[in-house]
Amino acid sequence: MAPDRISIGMFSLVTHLSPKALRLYDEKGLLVPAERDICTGYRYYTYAQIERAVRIKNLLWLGFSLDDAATLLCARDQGDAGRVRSLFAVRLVATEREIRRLHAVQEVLQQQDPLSGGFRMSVTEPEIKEIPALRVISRRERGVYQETIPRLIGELCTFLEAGGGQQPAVKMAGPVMFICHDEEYRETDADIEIAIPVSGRVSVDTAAIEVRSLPAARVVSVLYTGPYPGVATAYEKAFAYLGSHGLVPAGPTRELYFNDPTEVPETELLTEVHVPVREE
Amino acid sequence: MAPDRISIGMFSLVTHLSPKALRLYDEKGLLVPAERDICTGYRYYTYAQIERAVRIKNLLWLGFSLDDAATLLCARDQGDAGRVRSLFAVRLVATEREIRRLHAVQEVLQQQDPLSGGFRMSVTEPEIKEIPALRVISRRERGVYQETIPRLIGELCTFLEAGGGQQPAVKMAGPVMFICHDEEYRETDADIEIAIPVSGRVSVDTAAIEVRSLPAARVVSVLYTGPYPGVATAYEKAFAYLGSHGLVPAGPTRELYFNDPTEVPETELLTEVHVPVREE
DNA sequence: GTCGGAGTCTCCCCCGGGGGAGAGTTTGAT
DNA sequence: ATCAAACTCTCCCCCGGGGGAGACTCCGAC
Repeated sequence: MAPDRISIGMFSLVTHLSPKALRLYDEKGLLVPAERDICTGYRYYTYAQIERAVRIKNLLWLGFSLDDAATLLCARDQGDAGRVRSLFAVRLVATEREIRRLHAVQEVLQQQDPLSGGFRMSVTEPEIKEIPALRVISRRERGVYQETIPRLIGELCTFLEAGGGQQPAVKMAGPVMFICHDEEYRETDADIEIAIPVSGRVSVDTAAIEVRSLPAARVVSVLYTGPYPGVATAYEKAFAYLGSHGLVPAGPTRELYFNDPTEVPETELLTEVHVPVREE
Repeated sequence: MAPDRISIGMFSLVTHLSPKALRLYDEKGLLVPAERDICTGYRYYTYAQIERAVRIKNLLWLGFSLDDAATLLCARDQGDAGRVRSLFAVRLVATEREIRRLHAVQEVLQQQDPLSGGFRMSVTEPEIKEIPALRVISRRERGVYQETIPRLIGELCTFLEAGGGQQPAVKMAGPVMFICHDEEYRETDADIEIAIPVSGRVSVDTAAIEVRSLPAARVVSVLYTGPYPGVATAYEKAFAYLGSHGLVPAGPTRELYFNDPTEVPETELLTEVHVPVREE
């Protein structure tokens, strides 16, 4: 073996990265072979490149994308520990969320009722409710459900607790509500509003937080108990009810959260789904 | 709203499946709209289809592929609980493995040494060793590392413990060895041999288990302590040593496992990597 | 009836590679 | 020197959708 002229197969053997992956990293500029035979196109690596390859492999194992890996390696070379740390922090949060999700998945997979095909869930029968107008503070933002909703709730609660030094303090007058302004379901960039009913005088300094009145509405309401992803069954019930009673949807749907996922096991989470309706 | 003629947007709103996903499921035959306007191509669903949609969503959330979801729904309709149960069992095992992996990832992400760029790992300096010929029992199979290696080890250990009723009993004469017969690293269909050195008379009835002699070899050896994915750094050291000492690889690499991952925390796992060499 | 905005259609690129085809290269053995 | 085996190359399809373009269609308001 000529020293420092490692074919892709050998390099693959050493780094435990497949030739396929190595070609991809080359194309992306993430790990470009030290030498390229122009007429045959063969790639040749050097021993010195092994370190970078191993680093890349580790970063991917940690769940970073190729782009992030490139950014991290670059930041590392410049000794930019802050950037590295922030990307690590983001990844850590995502990893922890995924672990939580997988634990829920595990629980469902373990229960021995395979033909039920999914969740242990309980849903009440739909009923018509007249919801009065509510004064709320709200934040509205576009984002991903799983991340945006808890964050906005946190921000509003912080605002309420801080109280803005107001006398008398603003008080929560109802459960946290999530209002889904999209006409269709979207994974990303969803139009999310979180609102908390309040009583008392409120003055707001931040433009991000709005004080407004939710209009009164007639809704079909379904109460759901169980892990959040199963809430779709509540929508199913509600819309089935619409169809069989000659009703049509009239406005954005809402979800009311009656307890705190950090305090209650998720099998006992209680959610109420509201679908505003009118008669046709 | 004409009853039971739901446009894709409405259906998306109810089921929390994106229109994009719904079109894909249509194309795959997983969830075909009840009606299709031939001239405009518009899809129309019925309320009765909501249940299937929710089931699909749940199955995907559990981590099943679209194909598996189709199989499961079909099996469910036929009341084939056995098939459902077996697929659930497979998924459960995969989920548990992924949870374990993510815990390891979490641990690495938490440690505050971002510039080290990955693992806490310790690797000894490479050294030349003369490995004598060894009598081993072995199994060789193609498969995925993470699944095949533990399984083959289990099978060989079971065989040894059972002892085949032999007098005197066969005894392990060394650590479990993994021999990598591929010239390149492959995710799937890797050519994996697991061998355990033995002493004593051995007779084998299964064709799957072979008794043979590993040839003597001169190897570069590196000892590695830490979680298994970091073992690549040991290879890195070993091959770097090759390069700087004018040696060339001569045969399949081996890994020797000195302890049991079910007994020892993975940060303390001890692995020895052997790269057979000859002089050039 | 008609017009505009919202809904829907299809088609193409992206992630991070694995699998495989078909063609060209390198290398070791004779 | 020759020949075959093994290696490498590029190109295309696959997963499970998200994002977006460009064109068509539907529906409500006037």
